[in-house]
Amino acid sequence: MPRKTDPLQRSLLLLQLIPRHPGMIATTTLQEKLKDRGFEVTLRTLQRDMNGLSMQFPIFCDESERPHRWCFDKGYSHSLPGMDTNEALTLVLAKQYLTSLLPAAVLDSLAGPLNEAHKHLDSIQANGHGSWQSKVRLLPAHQSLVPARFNADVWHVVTDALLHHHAIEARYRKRNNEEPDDYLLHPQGIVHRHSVTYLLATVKNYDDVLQFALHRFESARETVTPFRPLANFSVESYIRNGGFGLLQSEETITLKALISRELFVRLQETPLNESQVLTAPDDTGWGLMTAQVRDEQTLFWWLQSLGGAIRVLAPQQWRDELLRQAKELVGWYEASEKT
Amino acid sequence: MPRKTDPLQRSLLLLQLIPRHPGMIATTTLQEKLKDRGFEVTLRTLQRDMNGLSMQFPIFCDESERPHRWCFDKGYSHSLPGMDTNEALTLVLAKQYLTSLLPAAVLDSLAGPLNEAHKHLDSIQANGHGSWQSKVRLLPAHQSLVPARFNADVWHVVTDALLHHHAIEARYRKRNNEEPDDYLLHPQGIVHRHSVTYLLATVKNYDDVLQFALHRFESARETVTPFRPLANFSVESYIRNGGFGLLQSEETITLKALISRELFVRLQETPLNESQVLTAPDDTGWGLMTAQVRDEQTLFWWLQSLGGAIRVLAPQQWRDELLRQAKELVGWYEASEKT
DNA sequence: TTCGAGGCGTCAATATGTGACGCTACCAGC
DNA sequence: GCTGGTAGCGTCACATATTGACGCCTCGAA
Repeated sequence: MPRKTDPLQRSLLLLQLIPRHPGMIATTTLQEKLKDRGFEVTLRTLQRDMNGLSMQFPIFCDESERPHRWCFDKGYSHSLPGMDTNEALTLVLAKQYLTSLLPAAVLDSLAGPLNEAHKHLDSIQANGHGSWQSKVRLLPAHQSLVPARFNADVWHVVTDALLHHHAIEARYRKRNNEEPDDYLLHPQGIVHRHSVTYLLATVKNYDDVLQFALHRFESARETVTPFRPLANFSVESYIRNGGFGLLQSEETITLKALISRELFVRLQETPLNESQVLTAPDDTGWGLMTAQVRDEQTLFWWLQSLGGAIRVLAPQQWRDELLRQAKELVGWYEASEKT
Repeated sequence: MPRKTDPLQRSLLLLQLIPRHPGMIATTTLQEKLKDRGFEVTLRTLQRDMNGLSMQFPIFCDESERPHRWCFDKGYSHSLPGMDTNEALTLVLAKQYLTSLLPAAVLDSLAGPLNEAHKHLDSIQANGHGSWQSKVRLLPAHQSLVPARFNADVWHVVTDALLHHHAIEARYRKRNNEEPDDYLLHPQGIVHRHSVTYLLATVKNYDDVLQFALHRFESARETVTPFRPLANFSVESYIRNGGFGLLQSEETITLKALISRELFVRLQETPLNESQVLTAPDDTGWGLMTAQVRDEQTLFWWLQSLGGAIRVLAPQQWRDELLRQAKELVGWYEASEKT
């Protein structure tokens, strides 16, 4: 590799090598990493670089340890091309959605870009009418439950260990167990479902993949021990084989249903999927929808949530189940009304 | 302002001033912007800077126009400090959610950061077991409809004009209208609802705020005419006043319901909200939930989607409505079964 | 106490960045 | 088809910044 010396390039590389707050990097480590990428410079030069950069950037230097350690302030971000308006707005919109879907600890990782977006938007509206904050709003389509909360450290450790193939030392409290136990986990995957985040991992030298909900971790520590890989494992196939109680069959079935006028209008704009075919409501007020769908729990819930606005014609098993549950409700509500 | 000359600082600023692809910036404009921020340099120096930068970065120069125009390649992004593993994974996770919620055109704005995340993750897994792509998965909790599609340009124009307070010239096709009409719109806000994105705007010199679904725009162009602001308008109050057919009352009501054992476990981990109080199922198999909630459509849909797993005790009007719809369904399914 | 790693000040050699010029290419208005 | 203005580009000489070398100093572990 040719010996590069351009100070701009070097500084830029440095800025990328310096981690954000919880992380820290020693000056000597930086020197090595620079060397790896073709910049051979004296330690002295590097020290000068760092001093210069820390004047212009929110870079903190921990001088208590001997090879000084450097890091960026928490939540700092600076992207190169600067953000444009629509990127910033998209981030802000996305954030509104995600807060009801992802745990705060996960969302914290996006603090940097979000700060930047806010700064960008603020700078535009400096002399404006009203603020951008009052101009963008999101109306959720679904009732959201509060995502299970867990520690940001746990998220950091788990993601890092998963991708770097390291084992995790964890203190985990099983459901309905008061006392936590210590485990050595070999992380295989992460699944997020119904606002709960699970780590899929094997324990010790067993081959069964177990689910560990992140909010039941008391603590987690990434080890340097390499994890024990599982041949041919993939989250995809784990789920397909019923790991989460859902048998996702590949084959599709034909959903056929009468739909109300309101639902017709809505499905016109945002169809169920590409295979959907609609017939406009006739004078009875009912239209027709057919679509090829998978036999999934979420779809059934959706049908149920629509109540009287949809009347399923096929498949028969969904008709039966909808009727069964409706009957059960009618029976119970009528009975309890009398008392 | 003191005249700054540091070439590193100047280059960094330049990299921020150069927009991403659809945008373009002329060399002379750059010179002015630099001057605004205290860097007074010759045009020649700037030209040298740009040539240098375009060797190291994917910067494109359009030489067909006379003051040459510069831009970054589409989808390029480079953040300082570089991404860490959990930021990258969070982005990838978020993307999985958002694709079913936001139109592709909106999500396109995040192509830059996402590319970066992929690059980061790829670099980690270069020599690993399996790829990160097979390790993170998201199981959606709700059936998602296909977001209404619209043009990326429309999104760019609308967000830009909204925040810069410019009027928009648009060709818009009303619902059920074949022929589009031309409008001069004064953008007041953006609302995203049920996978449809609406621009709230006034037309000409009327004061009524109208809704324009972005997917019905044939074209849109940001003008330089300043928009006509509306005193005291905010999206928040527009919605609260029933702009989207939802009267969001501020007051809460008490929801009280019997819940099945499965629902109890789920609500334990991801409660409805902070006010929720649960009582464990007794030997009849039913537990009790109470919570302070708003009278919202989404919550009602949620109750309905749960079918027989929840039995509402209060408020009475929800009991009535649930019973009414259940009865309607039973009546219809039983009648249609006989034919 | 010693020892060594690493921070920091200084200096001279060298590399680099800068403005000033002048030439050229392109475009627009006569 | 001029002509004038604008901006790109090559070159030069000068100013300035960057670098490695060296030496001293501090800190912490043995």
